Amino acid sequence: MTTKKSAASSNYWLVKSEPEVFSISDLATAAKKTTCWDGVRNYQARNTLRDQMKKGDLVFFYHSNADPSAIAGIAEVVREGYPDHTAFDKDDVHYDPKSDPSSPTWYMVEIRHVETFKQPLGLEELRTLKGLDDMVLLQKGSRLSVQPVTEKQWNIIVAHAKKQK
DNA sequence: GCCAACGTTGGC
DNA sequence: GCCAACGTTGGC
Repeated sequence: MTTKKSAASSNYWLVKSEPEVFSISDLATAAKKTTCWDGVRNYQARNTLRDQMKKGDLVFFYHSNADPSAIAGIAEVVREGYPDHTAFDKDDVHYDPKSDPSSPTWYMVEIRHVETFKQPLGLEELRTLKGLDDMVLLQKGSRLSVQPVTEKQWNIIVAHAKKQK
């Protein structure tokens, strides 16, 4: 990583979910429109969840492996990083025997639904927008499931989403 | 500490 | 369903 500052980093993020598994409408209809973002098993994404995402931060909700893959809307962080207890549950698909409850390996946050875009912004469409060349999502081979979005990128995308209303 | 093998992600 | 790209594991 080559970021200069460490303190006030991005207040915008993007999380991926396969809509077959959990979609933005699932979030919108969940109790309190809130869910814990469990099951992330990648260290870089873990660090973001544990250390960087703050209450009130806004998050793009991205549908991966979808038709089309797209940014589907916006959510908000309502609870900051805390241990992902699904790692301790033998019966959970995300069980990880190497995560010790006294020193958890994996973390999660809670997010709440804010808005579902009228028109999801597909990958192809995102690639046509100016100013998004550096966006992590659009980098070749990028698989990071929790990633930062710059304020500039955020504003470009939100402005484009509003135009479609 | 290298690196081949393996498993997963995710666009297409 | 295919497969490229990536992360992790484990033998040495």
